[in-house]
Amino acid sequence: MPTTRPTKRRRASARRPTRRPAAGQRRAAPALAGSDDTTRGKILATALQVFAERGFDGARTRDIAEQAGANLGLITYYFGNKDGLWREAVASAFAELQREIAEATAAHAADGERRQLEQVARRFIHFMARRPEFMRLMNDEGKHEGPRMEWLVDRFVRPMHEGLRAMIERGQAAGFLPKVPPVSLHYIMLGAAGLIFSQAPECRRVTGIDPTEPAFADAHADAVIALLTGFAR
Amino acid sequence: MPTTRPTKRRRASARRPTRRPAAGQRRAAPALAGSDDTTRGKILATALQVFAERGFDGARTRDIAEQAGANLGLITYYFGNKDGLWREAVASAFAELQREIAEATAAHAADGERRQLEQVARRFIHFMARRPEFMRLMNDEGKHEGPRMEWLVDRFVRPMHEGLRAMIERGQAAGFLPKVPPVSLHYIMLGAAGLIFSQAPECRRVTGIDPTEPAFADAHADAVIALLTGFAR
DNA sequence: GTCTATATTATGATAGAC
DNA sequence: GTCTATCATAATATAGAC
Repeated sequence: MPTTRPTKRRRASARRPTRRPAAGQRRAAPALAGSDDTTRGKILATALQVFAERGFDGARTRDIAEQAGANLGLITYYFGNKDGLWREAVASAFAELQREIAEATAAHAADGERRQLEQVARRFIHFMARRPEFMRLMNDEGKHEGPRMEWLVDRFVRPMHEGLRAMIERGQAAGFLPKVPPVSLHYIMLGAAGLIFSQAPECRRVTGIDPTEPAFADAHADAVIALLTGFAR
Repeated sequence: MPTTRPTKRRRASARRPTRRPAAGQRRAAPALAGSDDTTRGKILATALQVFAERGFDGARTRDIAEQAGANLGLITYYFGNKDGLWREAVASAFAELQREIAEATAAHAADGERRQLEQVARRFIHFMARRPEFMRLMNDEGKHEGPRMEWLVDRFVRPMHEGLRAMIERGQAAGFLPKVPPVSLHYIMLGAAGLIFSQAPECRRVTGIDPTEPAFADAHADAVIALLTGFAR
């Protein structure tokens, strides 16, 4: 049973307003959650944080509105309902990651395959340190079936998965990645790279170390890369 | 603001009943959530599942009671409130894991340090495949501050962390684990070993593979161990 | 110990003034 | 676009019969 509870009360596609008035006054990069100081943008950026931290069910629209310094009613106004807000927040997070990865890939297109993978992985790890929300969102929705998971996977996860799998298979063919099942290696990479950041509060309490400190994150990236490609040393 | 909302309504330690009547009729291993077919045990086992799948806030006590085939009121009767139920469910999960690890450690005490670590890791990975709930619970609570996270860490996570750190440092000294920061290596191990199982529904939808299949889990264990210790090959 | 029925509150959503 | 005030309901907790 989905948590969204689409009750009878919910009308077809009623809500969802004009979503930004005229066409002239739209700002440059509305996709990035944090880069927008309109009310709408602030709600979106806050929602990303709160959804990531508390999960969909634990996130309260009241809290999101309050922390964003916005009125509760504006969530309905801009996003229709909680679910719509969640989708836009997730989309903005993925947009940011995709930009990051594309940039890193392009920047090292000339390098050898091995160095390119290393540099993309490094960039990815720093992204995870800077935006632990990302993995938290994924962890929340990937663990159970449901419309949100399906939407997330079909729209964002699968394409990214395929891109990474291609890199993995090239790396295996070239001999600098171990010849283990690609799906295993995929999740090994994600888990090795990201868990410490998604669990940063736990890590802090257990060890006293804040993994999101840039210096630590950098050392973590070294460690992950050493383990992934060091086997062939 | 904690989600538990300990309102004024909640009296000191009122609730919490006798928790099992006489002393004579207690069964052998009440710690294991799944091994108890009393009503209390069934509630506990179901709660573990539901909390892991939906998170604390997303889990509904009604659903837990219903899926356990028990009456809603019995949750209060046996566990005081939702929070108490959560704690017992978590404690039972950790008890199971601790037993598993202790058993594996004992079984390979005579082996060399390297083989012992490998075998404990393998056992751990199979545990994760069999009980993905475990990592899901950890992922849910480790990502934000709060009384549940503190309780969890102080009571269960820290001791286990220290045990693993000792193994890691011995492995590094012996040269079969890479000399990266132990905290990094710790979370790398957990993430590499567990993420694919905690995200099994996502993995299934993305790849068509069910990682919890014993054959896949075994191959995954091989992959993780190869990556962790293979660098020194 | 288990049940039904209910009290209480938290929360998503909405109406409508400005 | 933003606000205040409410509505409707879902979910936890509780009372009390059996």
